[in-house]
Amino acid sequence: MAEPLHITTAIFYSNAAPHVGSAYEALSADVFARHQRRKLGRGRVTFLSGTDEHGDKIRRAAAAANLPPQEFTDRISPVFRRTWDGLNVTYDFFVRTTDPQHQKFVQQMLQLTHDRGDIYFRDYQGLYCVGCERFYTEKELLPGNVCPEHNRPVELINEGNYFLRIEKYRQRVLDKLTADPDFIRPERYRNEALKMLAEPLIDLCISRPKARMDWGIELPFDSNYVTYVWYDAFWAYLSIPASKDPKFIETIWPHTQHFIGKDILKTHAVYWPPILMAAGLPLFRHLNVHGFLNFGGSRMAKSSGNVLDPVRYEQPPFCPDLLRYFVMREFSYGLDGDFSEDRMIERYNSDLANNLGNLVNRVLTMAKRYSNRAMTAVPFADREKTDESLAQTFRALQDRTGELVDQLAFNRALEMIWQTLDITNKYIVEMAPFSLAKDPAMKPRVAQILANLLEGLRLIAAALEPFMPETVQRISAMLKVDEDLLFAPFGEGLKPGHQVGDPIALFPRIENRSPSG
RNA sequence: CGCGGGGUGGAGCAGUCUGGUAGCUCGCCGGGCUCAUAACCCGGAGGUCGAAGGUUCAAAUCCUUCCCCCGCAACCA
Repeated sequence: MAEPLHITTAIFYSNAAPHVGSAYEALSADVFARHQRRKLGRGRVTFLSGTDEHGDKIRRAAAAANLPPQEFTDRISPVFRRTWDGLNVTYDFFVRTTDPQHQKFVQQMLQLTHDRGDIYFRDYQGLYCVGCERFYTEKELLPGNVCPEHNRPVELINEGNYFLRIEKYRQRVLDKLTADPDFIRPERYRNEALKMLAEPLIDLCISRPKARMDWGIELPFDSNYVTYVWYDAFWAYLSIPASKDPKFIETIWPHTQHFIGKDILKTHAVYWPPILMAAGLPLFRHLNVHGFLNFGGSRMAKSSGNVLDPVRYEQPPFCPDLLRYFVMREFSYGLDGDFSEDRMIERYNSDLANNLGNLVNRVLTMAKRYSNRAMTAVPFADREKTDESLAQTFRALQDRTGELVDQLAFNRALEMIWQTLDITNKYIVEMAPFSLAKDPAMKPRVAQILANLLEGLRLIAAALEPFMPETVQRISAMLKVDEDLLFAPFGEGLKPGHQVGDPIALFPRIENRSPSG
């Protein structure tokens, strides 16, 4: 029996609409999820995304927009959801931290942890700017402890707060990272996490007094406080599924794979495991950490205004599959990369139009012209050496690309698919069915070659499905295969007698446009 | 000494963990084919893999030192 799997994106902070970097995370998780559904079975995979809607920044963003916080996030959160929908991100749960069911769950976890003795109250002393309504560390301030925003001295104030014992669990987290080297991956981030955990931790302040910040979930044991946004948001990874399925925490949660960006490595490697341990819950299975997409050399970030709206790439001349293909093919998971529209168009023309699109088109054109769209031979029935070599390529394709996706090597999986396209193109030139077709005596051989090619297209489409679902649907329609047939193993696919459809250009070339930046 | 990442033909990148004739895409030069979206196929030019030293029969890959660029450091993926 295959194991279950729970996949999550980060719970996106909804003080502004998503950008291409957020979409990159959702897309990598979606490619992974689609592959795992195929491998483990649809019913065994759950995929969760959502929005983090509490906290000071959102309260401020709402105030700036002249809206109550709830109304503000009621506008922002659906934008994330619609964007994911437009990119064909197949989440099963979209959790909002303002959902009453989520809030109730967080309060249960707070109470449970409090009862277990890992939450305590103490005075907290800090440098506070009344103008900013926030605490600063000395490093952030100008000389003389002056607030850089308001250019006036901050105050040293005392404030009672609730703290979670995380230092208590530090060694256990370290032991976990040692015993389970893949727990955080790629390895560079595991190393970074080990460093973070090498020194004693300061216990985590998990409350905010309502007098200062009231946009959050009330502590069940002290109504004068709300909980810290991170404590709140983490639980969104399981609150709703666990509320709906009493066995979720025991049977599915331990198989969770988180997909996050490197900026929140510390919270997920250092805070989240102790939060779970303090509540007596098991840890997740993997923390998968990706790098950033830079744009024009600098980081794409909400705070710098340097953002690209992913919705732009859902529309012509772009399409969702192009964005999906580009970010998965161009970047190595875990490393930073430069996002460039010119580069994306280059990839579109060379990889999608010239290779994939053209190959599908030429094969279907030959099928139409030389065999009246009918397949009349059993694929790879011939013993010819080149056929056997091609068969080997296709036979291994889905397993090999699947293994690479399991390892988060999305770019290498796509590279392998494109190598297969190259091999197929070479096969066509070498076999030259278009020349053989001129000789009636060669008709059986032409039929054999076409059968091989059509079956090959099916297997390529199957391997490509996690990455480019819309394109695969269009190829399937042209090949006239349904979902079961599309994913049939090698040798159990297209059969003699099968009829395919007419070719339709998948990716018309985008011609060089005048430079527009 | 805060932590981390990167430096590979003209451009952009993979490969480094598990050493073994340096690979991909784009661009450039020459040839082929005509089924195909001026596409596809073959051949070619172009790199002392940031620098130096070390280990090894063998180093882009392991070790040491140095140089350059870039992120992160409690709420921007």
